Amino acid sequence: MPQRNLREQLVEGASRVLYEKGFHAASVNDIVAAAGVPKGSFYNHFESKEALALEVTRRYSASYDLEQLRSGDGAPLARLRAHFEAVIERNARQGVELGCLLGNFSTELAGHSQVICEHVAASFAHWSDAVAAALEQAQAAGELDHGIDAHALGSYLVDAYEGAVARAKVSGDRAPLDAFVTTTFDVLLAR
Amino acid sequence: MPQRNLREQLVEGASRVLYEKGFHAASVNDIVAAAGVPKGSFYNHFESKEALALEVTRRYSASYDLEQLRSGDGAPLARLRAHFEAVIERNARQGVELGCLLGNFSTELAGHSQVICEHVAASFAHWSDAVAAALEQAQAAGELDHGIDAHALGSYLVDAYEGAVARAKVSGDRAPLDAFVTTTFDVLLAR
Amino acid sequence: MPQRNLREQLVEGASRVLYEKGFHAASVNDIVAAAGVPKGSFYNHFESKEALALEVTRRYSASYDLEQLRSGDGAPLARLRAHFEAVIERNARQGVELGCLLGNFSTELAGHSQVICEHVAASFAHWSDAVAAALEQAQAAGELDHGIDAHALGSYLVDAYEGAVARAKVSGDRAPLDAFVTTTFDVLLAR
Amino acid sequence: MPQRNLREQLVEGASRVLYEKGFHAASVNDIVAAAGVPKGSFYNHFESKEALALEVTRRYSASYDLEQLRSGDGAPLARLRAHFEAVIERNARQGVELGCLLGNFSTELAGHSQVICEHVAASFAHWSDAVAAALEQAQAAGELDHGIDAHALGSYLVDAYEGAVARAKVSGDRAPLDAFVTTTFDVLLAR
DNA sequence: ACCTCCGGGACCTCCCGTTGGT
DNA sequence: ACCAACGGGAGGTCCCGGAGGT
Repeated sequence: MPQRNLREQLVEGASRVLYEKGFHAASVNDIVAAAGVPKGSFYNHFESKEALALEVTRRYSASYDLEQLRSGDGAPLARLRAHFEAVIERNARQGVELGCLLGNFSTELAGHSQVICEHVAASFAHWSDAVAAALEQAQAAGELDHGIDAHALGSYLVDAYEGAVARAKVSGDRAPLDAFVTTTFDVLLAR
Repeated sequence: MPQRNLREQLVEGASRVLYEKGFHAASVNDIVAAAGVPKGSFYNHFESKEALALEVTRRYSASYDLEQLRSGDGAPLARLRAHFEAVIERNARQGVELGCLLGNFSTELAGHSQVICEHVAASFAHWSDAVAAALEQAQAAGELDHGIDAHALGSYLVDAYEGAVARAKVSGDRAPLDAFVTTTFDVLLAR
Repeated sequence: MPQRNLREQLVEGASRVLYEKGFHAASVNDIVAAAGVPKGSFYNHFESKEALALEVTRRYSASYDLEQLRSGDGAPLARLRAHFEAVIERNARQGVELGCLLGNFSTELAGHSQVICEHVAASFAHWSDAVAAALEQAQAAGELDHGIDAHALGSYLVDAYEGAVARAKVSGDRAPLDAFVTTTFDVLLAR
Repeated sequence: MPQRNLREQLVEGASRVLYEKGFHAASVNDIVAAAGVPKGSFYNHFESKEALALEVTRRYSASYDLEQLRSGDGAPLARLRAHFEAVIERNARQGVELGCLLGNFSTELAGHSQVICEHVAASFAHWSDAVAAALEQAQAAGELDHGIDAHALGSYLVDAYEGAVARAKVSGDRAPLDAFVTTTFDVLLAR
């Protein structure tokens, strides 16, 4: 039987559809159609649409290469810039109007799904931590003032990035994303 | 009967409900129930849920006191800080898990409603412009380096604020909001 | 518009279908089809299938002519016998395999619907009370020993009737119903 | 592995679940979950949910100790009373809101399952016969008038018992059960 | 004998927007 | 302007049973 695991197909289909339309606007029908899976098979693999969305969120957040950011090679600040540029590149490739799944769910699902929100909040925290680690390395390398609270700044950069993604999403223009990099690295963190 | 215009009640009910549950999760029934208006009256006043949401968005964005930000009194940077603090205070009062209507719609409605997205994008732009104007005044007053692109920085701050709002929304914690102010004014723009 | 009230049609259709198939086996589709009402109209009139079933139960229990039983004319015991014979006649006319809606719901809905069960229990109590009242009149008229607890006996007769109905329902034979009358009045209450 | 035959587990799980929720409200999933048996194993042992329910009904009706009732020791009427008291005790121990499986299925399954209904009707008949036999013995022993049709009275008592069970089930109160015994033996059959 | 995975179809509920009469 | 009643169609979920491999 050459048929791939239905569960896997479901996750992939849902990744696209949930990303594109959002949680509430994407129906289970949309998802199974995109996945090429019969509707009746859905609940053999996931307890609910929410459970599937959680799995999709998990995969999405796991796709960020935080290891490379923490301990890749090159100067810390350059590495951090490369990290954001890569993330932006991926985002632009898929289409800026998709935004960031984490950001999308953070605004849509608060008050609707505890589990997903907890995962989203944790993902933001992990990402912020990794960014903060890079900033600390920059301080150690003398690229950044020691007086700065690296952890607070890490969160700040992630927030600014997410804000830029949202603005790019509504406007359909990737400019806010590029401006984020420029302002961050050429203005704020430059000396 | 002291009962105000039904249209007005509708807008107010919808403001609450759309803010709390999002566009797709809030049904027309929810809205008319919250507004205390008979269901059948809805379409006398609005062509669709989308049209009502647009009106709600208009009011929301009009509630930002940009005039005060542009030409209020006090030192520019202090004024800007007070502006964000006021916005945050209002947000915290209503409940951080509501987030910012503009931010909420920016992520939920891209690809679903052109009109609303255009209005949201324009609102962000106007707000960014006003912030930028304050920053330019800060430069004129010698509070900020002249080398900085005030316009880019204005957008950046708005983005960072929106990101912080989203994070506060998922985590149910206002800390990211306060951190935004501190990092912006005590770290990034401090000399 | 000659069209009868949809709510009324719904109640009538549901009366038939719920009676024939039971609560769980009767789908909302079955009901609207029997009522000749579009599916989408269902929830304009009833909050749920349960709410409709409650209304049906209300009408069913109201159809018992307890006033006639309590204060109709004729000797008390003859009146009581006539009451049961009338109830049985109606039941046999509709088809013994339908049983008694109260009895049907009492066994099917315990643990599924509090409201309905409460109504069913109350209906049995009212009916028992009316039967008991007739028995008391029989005592006053010297047709029945004074030593007997009329209230307990009233409940007993109702229980015996319901049991006979259930047996007639499974066996598809009205004999248990007729036997109930004979045994009650010609054996147990005869002197 | 001390694990008993899957078929046996299935029957036991189904006994509980069908008893508690009824035939239509109990899903095959509920049953296999209660039995601790994998879903796919179900149809190795039973052709359908109906076939399993029939088996459950068989066991249930076999659990009535009719032999003891027919030919146990003690005076016939006392034996009969003890019989009903034992049955009631068992019922109360399991919970009056479960009712009697025979009674439950008699009202729920008429028109849905011929086989089960036939079995239920036959079970009622056997039970009635055994009760009638005890009554005949009572007549022979001079405990009961000879003029009474023992067979008709046997059915009557079973009906009254089933009615009382149904009423106890809806009301959640065992009182009707105890009243059945009292009224039967202290009033109706007392001299 | 067992059981994982499968799936067509139906479940109850609710959606958004309309119709027609006051 | 108002609104009670309406309705086509979809929402997420779960049904009972079977296919196919171990």
